[in-house]
Amino acid sequence: MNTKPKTIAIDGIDKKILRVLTEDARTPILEIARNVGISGAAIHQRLKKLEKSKLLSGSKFVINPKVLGYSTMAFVGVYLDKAANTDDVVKALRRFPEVLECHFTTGNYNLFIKLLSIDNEHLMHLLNKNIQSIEGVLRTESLISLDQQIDRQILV
Amino acid sequence: MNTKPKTIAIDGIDKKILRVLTEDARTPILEIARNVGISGAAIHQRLKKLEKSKLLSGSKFVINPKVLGYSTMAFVGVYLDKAANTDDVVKALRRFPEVLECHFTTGNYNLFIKLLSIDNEHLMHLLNKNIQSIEGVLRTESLISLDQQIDRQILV
DNA sequence: ATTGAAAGTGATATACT
DNA sequence: AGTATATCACTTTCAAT
Repeated sequence: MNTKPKTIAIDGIDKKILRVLTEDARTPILEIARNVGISGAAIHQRLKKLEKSKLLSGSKFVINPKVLGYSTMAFVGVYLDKAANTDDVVKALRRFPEVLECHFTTGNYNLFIKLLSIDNEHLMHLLNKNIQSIEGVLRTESLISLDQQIDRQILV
Repeated sequence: MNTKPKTIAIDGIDKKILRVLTEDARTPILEIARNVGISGAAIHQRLKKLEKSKLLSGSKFVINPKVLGYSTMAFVGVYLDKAANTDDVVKALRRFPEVLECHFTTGNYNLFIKLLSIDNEHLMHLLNKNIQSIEGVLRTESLISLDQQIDRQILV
């Protein structure tokens, strides 16, 4: 099975389109067209090409967790016991909406997760009650983010 | 200074709007209107309310790093020497587009970053040449993500 | 690849309930 | 908060280059 993605030729106009749309996904195509100086139909076709190549994999409105009261972000290394079924652990983690990312990683941890909590008390509850009680989880190690200085996508 | 965000009342219709738009930021308002059974103007007004409350903080097209050849994601803990100017280190890190996130963290590390690389060789170069040579950086500890199983936003 | 035009659809403001 | 309506803007397709 060939899982290697198609390489795709991206020129300066594609880059402009991508940079505008990664900043604001609802920017009208015609506005981009006026800015780069080619027709709306051309931008439209380029967008289709970029979507077909999978370089653009969709668009999302961004929710600000702070407004929902989530003020604490943490990274948690998870140790599993040897007999643990990793897929089941991930499935269990997925049930907690606070878990935003979950990675299989090299190194000491089996899993590495990024999560949000309301406050430190909520974080403690998530770790000690929710996550620790998942079958197969031995222990966790946490790193609390006091402030996030960089948050972005890869540049094109 | 009051930095606490305004609390905002969110009902079922708002949730539907948010869930649709966090999946696809370009979903037409009128399509959402047809689905929830109220007028487009009403959805439009609710959207304005959600944006004004900062619960919605924008929208982004999502770039698939794999298509650009970035196959490795890593988390890196950074130790700084006591005299280091943290802001300058962050500024230096920002110059490397591969650095997607940078956090001040509790615990042993001073900074914790998430980054993308083309392959392991590129990662080594980023760590040993680029990041290690930033003034104030003592050493780094890395965790490589072999596979990301969960990647999502907080649910409303 | 890009264009211009045409047809369909969506966004937005306003006045009213 | 919601609707109805009107106007303007945007999207999408297509034949032509």
